[in-house]
Amino acid sequence: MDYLNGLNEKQKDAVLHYEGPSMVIAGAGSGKTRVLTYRIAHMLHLGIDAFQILALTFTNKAAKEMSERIQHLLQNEEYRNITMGTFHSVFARILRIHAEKLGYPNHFTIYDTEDSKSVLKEIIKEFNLDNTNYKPSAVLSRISAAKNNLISPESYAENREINLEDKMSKRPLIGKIYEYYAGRCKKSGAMDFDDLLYQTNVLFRDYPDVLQYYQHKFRYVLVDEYQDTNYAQYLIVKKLAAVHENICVVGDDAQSIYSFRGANIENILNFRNDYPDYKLFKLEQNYRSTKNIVDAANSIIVKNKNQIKKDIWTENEEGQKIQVNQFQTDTDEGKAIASKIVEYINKNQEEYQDFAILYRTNRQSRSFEEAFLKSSIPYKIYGGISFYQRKEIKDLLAYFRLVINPKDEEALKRIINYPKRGIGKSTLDSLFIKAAETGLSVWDILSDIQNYSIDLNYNTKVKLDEFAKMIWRFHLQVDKLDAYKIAIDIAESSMILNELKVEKTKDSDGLDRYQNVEELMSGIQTFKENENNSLADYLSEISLMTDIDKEKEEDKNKVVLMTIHSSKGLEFKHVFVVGLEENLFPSQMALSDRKDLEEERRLFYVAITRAQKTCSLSHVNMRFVWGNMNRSEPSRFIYEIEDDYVQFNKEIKNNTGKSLNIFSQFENQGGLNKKTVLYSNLKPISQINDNNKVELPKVKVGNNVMHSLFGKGKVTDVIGSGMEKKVVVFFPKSGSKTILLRYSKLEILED
DNA sequence: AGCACTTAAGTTTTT
DNA sequence: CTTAAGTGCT
Repeated sequence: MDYLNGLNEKQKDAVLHYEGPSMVIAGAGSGKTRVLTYRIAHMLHLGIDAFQILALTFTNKAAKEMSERIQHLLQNEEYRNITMGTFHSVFARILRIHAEKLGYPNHFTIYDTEDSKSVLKEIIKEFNLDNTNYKPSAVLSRISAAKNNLISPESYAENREINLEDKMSKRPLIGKIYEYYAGRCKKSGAMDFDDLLYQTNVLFRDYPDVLQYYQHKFRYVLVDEYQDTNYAQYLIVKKLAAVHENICVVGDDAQSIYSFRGANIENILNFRNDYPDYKLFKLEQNYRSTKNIVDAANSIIVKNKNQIKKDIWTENEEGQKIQVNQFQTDTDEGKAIASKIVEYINKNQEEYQDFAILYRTNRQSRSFEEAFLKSSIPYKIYGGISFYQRKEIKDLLAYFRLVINPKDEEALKRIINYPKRGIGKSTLDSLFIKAAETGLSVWDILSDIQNYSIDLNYNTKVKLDEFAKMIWRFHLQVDKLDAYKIAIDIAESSMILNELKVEKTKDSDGLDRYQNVEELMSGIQTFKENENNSLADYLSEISLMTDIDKEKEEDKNKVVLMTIHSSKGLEFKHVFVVGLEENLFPSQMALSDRKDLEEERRLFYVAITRAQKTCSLSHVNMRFVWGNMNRSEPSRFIYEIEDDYVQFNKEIKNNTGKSLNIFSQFENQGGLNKKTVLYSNLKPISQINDNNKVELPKVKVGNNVMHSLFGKGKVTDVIGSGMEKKVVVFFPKSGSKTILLRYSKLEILED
């Protein structure tokens, strides 16, 4: 058992005690993952059957890494037999086996947030509710909270406290909406993210034999990041472990940052109540960060009242003080940090991947992306819009979804007229109305359209019929053919591929879209080669993937940009925590409640403890918010760090180069193409500065401040792709201009 | 039905 | 500033 030598005494204790209930409180950087992996490896080493182990992690990537490390430790293939993954992915797999008991098809669709909102939007519309009080996102978060607390639509309606809350917020009908929403999802054979946990609980509640089976199967249950489990997750774990009580939870109350998702920090605090004879292990030695960083982090977290007492310490070197930098604007913040990174790399031979920019909100990535682009620093933004959320990808995936589960109404809505086949809004409306009248699914109507008396003309019915026949043809094949074959067939027969091929020759955005679809297809090919899986398996897997989970080789040596939330569990040599300003971090939403503010503080704690060698904080005096420059005050958190561990730097002044924005709206609405018209107020260029940049007069249109060009013009050509591209515009008044677009900044290249 | 253009509304954090 | 959704014209 040589491998145990790689552990300290506390870690070893936690590893060796694998029977009975135990809780490992693991401070940041204390080797938590190490303990989990060694523990599992040790269990396997002792002859425990891998099939009996259930390990629940917070991300799929963490699961993957853990199983790789177990493989490495044991040098055999047993790791494959462990059930490991996120709550959502593990129980989605289990639900597929038993779905029909709950009234769902085995190949149920997993609705993402966008799908859920779209369903809600429709219901709100049908109810004729005013959409200022009933916003899909707000309603969804109520429903989500209910599900995470295992409140059914019926008990929601009866719950006095909830009803009162909804009345107070002028949304008394949410219960009714919830009921319809659940019904609509079920009718579509779809579960949303929360259903994966909710329905698992229903399954275990209503089918004791099924529960028993899994209680017996998973004799050993391990849960990582226990501080971020919600009630639905808590109860699943509790039920599974109820017989053998071989449960090990690992976590750190100081790093609980997901309460908005229903995470309940009490779960970790109450563990002792559920398992009175539990063993507690505390890992308090930090191996990750310098002494200075550890001490600074400690000095912050003590400000929180609600926590398990811990004493995190390290034997690492003292290290540098935390640097606090102040900049004039968000643009300066980006530029200055970009040049700092370049300087660091040149001086110390560091690599790009050693640096991370951590922020509170995704939108803050913008100024860094611009700065890195200009300084040619390779970077990778995590979060935001992921690959699978791109329009062209979602469109194709919607075909797959519909083929696998024809009742999937959201998929149907998305593609019934894409590519254009003359099935418009009014047609779609009458289909949905008919479905509502008859209580059937839209697919039931669609697939038998000739036999329903719907007020549609003959040609439309033929078109609908053709579409339904096509989907059904694939549906019959989907289990027989391999994933790639059927996928390519769908892409071609649906004319999607054709459409994209045409667009690809038009402009670079079209080319991008085409290449993305190519990438998706080759992803499917690799997927089925590896596991010989079906298209349904593929869909199921990717619907629960985030971009942290699927890291690509080409993204390896890049500066990482992500939210602090996404950075949980990761570490970097050099960390820049940016945008430390009041109302941003801590977020404005968190200021009125002690509980929320403490969570923000834990978030700050998480941010700082990602750093191994250096940690810099920054804040700016002025930040662009909704097109206006707003003044910002430094975050209170900066001053909460004990003086000994911080160094405040004088304001770093940067030349604020004049830059300008044009109508990025078009970028976002399908991209610039030859038809795009650039607006203007027909005013001449006001000024050209020495960098050959133009400052344009501004025009106000509605709420938007827009900048004018040289007159009304048409884009005649777009060269290049991505963030940087050249656009040739023909202006009737002044002829053709070539413009370099970098984001929404532009530069005139030639006349 | 589909496009060109206008207007209104929005921002924590994620499976 | 962005983004989505609406309006009105062909």
